[in-house]
Amino acid sequence: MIRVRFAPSPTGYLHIGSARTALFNWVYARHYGGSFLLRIEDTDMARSEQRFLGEILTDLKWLGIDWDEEPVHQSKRFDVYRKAAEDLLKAGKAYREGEACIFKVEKGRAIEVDDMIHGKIAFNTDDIKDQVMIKSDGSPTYNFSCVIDDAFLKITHIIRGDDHVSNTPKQILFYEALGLMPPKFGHMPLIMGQDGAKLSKRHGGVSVEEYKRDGFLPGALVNYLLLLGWSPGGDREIIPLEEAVRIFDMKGMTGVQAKFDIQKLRWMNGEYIMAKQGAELLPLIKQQMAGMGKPVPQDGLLLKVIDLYKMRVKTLAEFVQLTDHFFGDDYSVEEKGREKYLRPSESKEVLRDFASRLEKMDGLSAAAAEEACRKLAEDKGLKAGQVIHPTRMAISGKTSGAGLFEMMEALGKEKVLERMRKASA
RNA sequence: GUCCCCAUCGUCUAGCCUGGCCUAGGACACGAGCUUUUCAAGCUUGCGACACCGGUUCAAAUCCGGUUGGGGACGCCA
Repeated sequence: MIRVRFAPSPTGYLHIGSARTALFNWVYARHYGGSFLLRIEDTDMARSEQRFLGEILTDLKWLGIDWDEEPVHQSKRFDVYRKAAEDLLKAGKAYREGEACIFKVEKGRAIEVDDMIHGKIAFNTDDIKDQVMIKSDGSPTYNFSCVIDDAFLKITHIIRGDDHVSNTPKQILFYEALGLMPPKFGHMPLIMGQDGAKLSKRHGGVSVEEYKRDGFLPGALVNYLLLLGWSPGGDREIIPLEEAVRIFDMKGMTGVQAKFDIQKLRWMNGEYIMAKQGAELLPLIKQQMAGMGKPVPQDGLLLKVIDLYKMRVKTLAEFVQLTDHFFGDDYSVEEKGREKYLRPSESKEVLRDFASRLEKMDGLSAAAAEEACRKLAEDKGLKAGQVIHPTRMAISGKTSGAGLFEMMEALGKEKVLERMRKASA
């Protein structure tokens, strides 16, 4: 029975790199029908905060990661760590230095780890200093509490970032001294920013929360994260989480550090948005609008607009920005477009003529609007585009977007005429 | 400085384990074209990589060694 864990420290939001670690542990456990546990590493009472823990759990759930069993809090197990240290002290494997309890590292020993991703990694204890187990303030050090708890939770596999490889021999020493069986280790390469430096805000965000806020879908983020360091072989790219669980194989893990590419994430998010039905997108978009402080429109109109725009946007936030003219008169206007298409007097004249023809029609269907537009162009000896562009600019404030006639239909005759008149005045 | 990990297009990668099927495949991005009222989407297409040097071998992206380069770790942080 496979048992893995994710051990967040509630000292900040869920980092994208941590999310990836959680994800791989989760997929590994689910693939083999094992358990995925949570351990809260809150030994640093000063920096740990309840609200961060809440955020982390919320974000994990949002990503589709669930856990088995109640999370274990290290802050509640100090006595266990002290007891274990006490035992090592009695066994002569450790010594005191003031209030602190320190583990004696035997020199000249080779320690070999058979890493699930890297293969054999060899260390020598000559390179390892004596290890503090219990600090002067009575709290345990990371490596010590980690070992005690992983053994307590009967963890069988530890999948974590490469930044932990040097901790591994130290932890193995603890397992040995405590007479415990070490688990299997697998270290995955870290995610870097495009420039090769540590991932930071300027690479597009470091916390899951930021991506959620920008309107990325959890499925897309998870898919992208999965492919950053793992490949099912072949040319597969769009792999839903359920399928990843089914086909996951450690052999597909790469040992190479990967750069986080926001462009590809955006593309993938666009693919996920496009693949969804309008009805599925509806509640997500409403949530996004609310989050961005925009008034939430009627479902009917919103649904129409979603169908018009879902293949044109990469994020939900982008959707909200691009479609603002459908849901109120306080929408963004492209200055350059206004200069080009609305400033010239010919444009104003075309708009006036087009508006008066539209006014005579009853209702405003896309087909009828198109017919009227083409007829007007023909009558005036203009190209259709000379009517279309100023009109789009007049009713949407933008030079790009959905097809003009669909846009007009969705917006409704009244608004269309009102805006055309205003622009031609 | 010491220890450890890594090295295929700008980026993510397939291939590498089990050398020949690789004049190295796919995707993102970028360029061109088609379509078109714009922007997308879609289709076609172009650009573009085995870090370097040795070795093993009839044959190396694939195996071995070294160099260089990148990353990580050396905390009474986690």
